[in-house]
Amino acid sequence: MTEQIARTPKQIGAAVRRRRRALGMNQKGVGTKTQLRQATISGLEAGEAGTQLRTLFSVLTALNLELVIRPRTQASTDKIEEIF
Amino acid sequence: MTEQIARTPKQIGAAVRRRRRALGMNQKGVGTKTQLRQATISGLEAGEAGTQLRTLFSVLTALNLELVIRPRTQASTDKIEEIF
DNA sequence: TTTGTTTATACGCTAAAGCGTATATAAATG
DNA sequence: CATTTATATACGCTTTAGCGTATAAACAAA
Repeated sequence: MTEQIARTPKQIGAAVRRRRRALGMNQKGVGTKTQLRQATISGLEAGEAGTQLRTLFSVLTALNLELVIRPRTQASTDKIEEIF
Repeated sequence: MTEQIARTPKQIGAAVRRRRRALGMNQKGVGTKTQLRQATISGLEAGEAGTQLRTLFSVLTALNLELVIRPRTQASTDKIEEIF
């Protein structure tokens, strides 16, 4: 499953973490690539809602990820609710 | 075109703005729904990199949008470069 | 035009993000 | 086990997001 829906900071953080691990990287390595602290990466992955877009997009670039923004679909709504 | 790729704060801001307009709303209205100031919505749409994830996701919810996070594809890379 | 609406910008304030640095946990590995 | 590696957390600091409020500038409509 390479495409993940994110409606919350926690979900996007979790997706970032999965991708990082899939690439065999650690937080320190991502921090080096992005010039962010390991602690900052930790916060993003934990879903801290105060994280800035600058931080998110730096990490997305480092992990070779991109976002798609689209209207919510019923199908994706169903998927999300599985979580609860 | 209802799906948009965003690799930068400016791109996500632009996508939010298009969606808001497509829904016939103004920034003040989005601010009311989200309990954010009109000025804050303005900043997000302008692509201010310091905008917080909390702000982004509040607005996405108000506009009934969601994010998809996925690996960058060559196809999407081509599309992005059209912009420049 | 003139008026009304919408969006951008400004000021002072409070809260907090990210910084460098350091350490405490946790997880993996020998 | 012991030891390395990885992640979470802490402290003091500087910078800044978002706040309320207000106004300026841009845009639309009469």
